[in-house]
Order: sequence, then C-alpha cells, then structure tokens
Amino acid sequence: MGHKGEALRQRIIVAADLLFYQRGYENTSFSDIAKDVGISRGNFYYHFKTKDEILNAVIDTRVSDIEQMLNEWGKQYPDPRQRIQHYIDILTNNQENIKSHGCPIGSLCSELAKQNHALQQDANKMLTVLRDWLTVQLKELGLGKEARQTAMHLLARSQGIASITNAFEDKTFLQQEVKRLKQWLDEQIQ
Amino acid sequence: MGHKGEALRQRIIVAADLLFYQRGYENTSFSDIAKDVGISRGNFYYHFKTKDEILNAVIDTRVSDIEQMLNEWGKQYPDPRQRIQHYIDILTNNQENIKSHGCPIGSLCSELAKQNHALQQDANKMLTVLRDWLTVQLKELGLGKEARQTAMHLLARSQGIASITNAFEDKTFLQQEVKRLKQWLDEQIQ
DNA sequence: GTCTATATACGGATAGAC
DNA sequence: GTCTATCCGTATATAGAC
Repeated sequence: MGHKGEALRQRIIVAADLLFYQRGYENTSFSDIAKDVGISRGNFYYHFKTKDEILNAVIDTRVSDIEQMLNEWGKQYPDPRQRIQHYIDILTNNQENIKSHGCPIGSLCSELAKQNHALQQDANKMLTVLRDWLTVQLKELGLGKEARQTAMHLLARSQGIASITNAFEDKTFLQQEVKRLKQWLDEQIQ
Repeated sequence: MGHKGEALRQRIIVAADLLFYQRGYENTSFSDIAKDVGISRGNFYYHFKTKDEILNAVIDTRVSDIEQMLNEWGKQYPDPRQRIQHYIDILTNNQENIKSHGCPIGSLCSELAKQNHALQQDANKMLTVLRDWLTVQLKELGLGKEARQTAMHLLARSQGIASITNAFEDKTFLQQEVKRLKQWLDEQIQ
C-alpha cells in the first residue's frame, strides 16, 4: 500500500462526499472535486479511473461510517430505546445541513434511482443497514415480526422530515417532528 | 393565440412533464423531449427559448392540476375527512409510478433545492398548495392553530412513504403505511 | 505521482433556409 | 412554424511530458 497516495485518495473521497451531498452526484464535476482538493484533473484520474469509481468509494465510506456509528452506540448504550432515540437525534444534530441539503442518504438514493444508476443498490445499503439495525433494536424491546415493518416506518418518517425541512427550509418543523416521533416511539414500547 | 402552435406547445409540456418525472430535470435533454414529441430540436426553441422556460411551464401545469383536483374534491365530497382520505389515496393510486420514480412533487423539489435552482420556490408551490388545503380541511374538522403543523406532518409522512417505496421498490410497504396513516388520521379527529 | 495538453462527446442555444 | 446546420461551453476521459 502506498502512503502519500493513500492519504490523497482519502482527501479526494472526503471532498467528493461533501460535494455529492451539497450539489448532487451528477451536478458535481471532476473539476469541482479537484479544485477542492487542490490537485489537477489529470492527477485525479491516477486515483480514480471513472466517476462511478469514486461514487463507489464514497458509498463504501458512508456505509462503514454508519456501521461504525451503530457499533459505537451498541457499546455505549445498554438500552435499545436509548439507541433508537440517538438515531432520531441524528435529525436534530444535523438540522442545519438537512435544511440546506436534505438527507445525505435519501437524496443520493433518490438521485441514483431516478437515473437507473448501476450503483443504486450499493447506495441502498446505507438504508438497509439502518433498517436492519433498527429492526434488531425493536425486537430487543419486545416487538415481534412487526419489528421490521416498524423499522421501515421509522426510516420513512425520518426521510419525510428531512424532505420537508429541506423544501421549506424550516428547522422549527424538524424540531416539532422529532418531538412527535419520540412520543410515538414511547407509545410503541411500553 | 395561435392554434396549431398552442397544441404543439401543450404536447411539449406533457412530454417534458413525464420525462422530468422519470429521469429528473437535469438528466433530461432537449433531444429527449424533442424525440418523444416527434419534432426537431430547432423547432423546440421556437416554443421555448430556454430550458428553464419549459420547466416553468411544467411547474405551472402541475400546480394548476393540483388546484383543480382539490377543487373537484371540494365539490364532490362534503366531508373534509373524506377529502383528506382521498389525498392519502393518491399514494395507493400511483403506487406503480411511485415505486419506479418516487413522488413527482418531492423529487422535483429536492432536485431543484440541491442545485439552488432559480425556480425552486415555484416548485415549492406544489407543496404549499397542498399544505394550505390540508390546513383548511383540518380546521373544518375542529383542529385549531395546530392544523397547519398537522398538515405539514401529513405532507412529510407522504413524502417519506414515497421515498422509501421508491428506494426499496416495495409497494407492500406503501400499502401498509397508507393503512397506518389513515388510522392515525382517524385518531386525530374524533 | 503529478502535471499540461488534448481527444471526444454532448448539451444548450442560435442562424438562417424553407 | 418547422427544419438543418452550426456555434460554444463544459464534462468525462486519455496521452504523454516531467
């Protein structure tokens, strides 16, 4: 494994990740990324041969970031209820970004879906990882086979909140909905 | 007002509307639209000078279509509860399209938001028309100043359902969520 | 490894013939 | 009004010098 090259590769992924989130995938050019990283377009192609290749790297990074986060929560919080509350809190913690750019997961998935992009299924993994984790937490809280459906309901609620917050640029709405969602969660598991 | 020209203009709008929904706005080219309508690209520019101009026309059409639909419901159904149920039924009635392309309103709004597009606010009007109409219906059902917030909650729920149905290509999920949403509606207004 | 220069394709938009 | 031909900018991607 190279060393200087690996570091640069990482910097490219981080820059691309942010730009894909802020402007969308199709709307981000190699020049945009290269400019942010401070390298030439030519150099760029040494590290990633195609645009799909860097999208793939970005998705992989996001998926493992999510997995790592969920893993941390598993160690830190003994109560599944607490863990799910932390999942909901992602909305509050990122309200400024959500207001400006929507949900990084949902917006990428829907963009790729619309283009019938080859990596759509890979992007969906960001969602399925969360769905499966939520399902496990809900089962630990006593839910039966309806746990998975409830997990998807939670996913959908989060996506809807992010979409409307973004469209209306309304953080107050996000805060109200988070409160409502937590209330709903309490009702599910008593 | 011309006659033959007006008809063609309409055909262009209908074709563009569909393509923007299926592929997204940026991802749809003049060639795509012209090909679907069966005219040359040059002719296209006789009717619409810029791409934004046709987007504007598509948005206007969609907004007045929505307004007309809500108006119809107002005449047809005396009970506001029934009207809101019809709003929810949009999801079921369009489940095949939603599965394949998401929500035509939400996906356009989020695409334009991501591009900081000049017409983002115009596109948002599709949402605000629905929000304001839902607010009126809820007020008629006895809700006070929380009606508007509840209307936005309904909007967000719908958007979330469409997003997840699209990502997972899962119509069963849509049907389950519609049931859940109607149940929730009943609880709000007893 | 990183650069500059360039090939190639495509999209929006215009000019002008019919 | 509708067409063909063309301009121009930009994007992905490659070649090759350093």
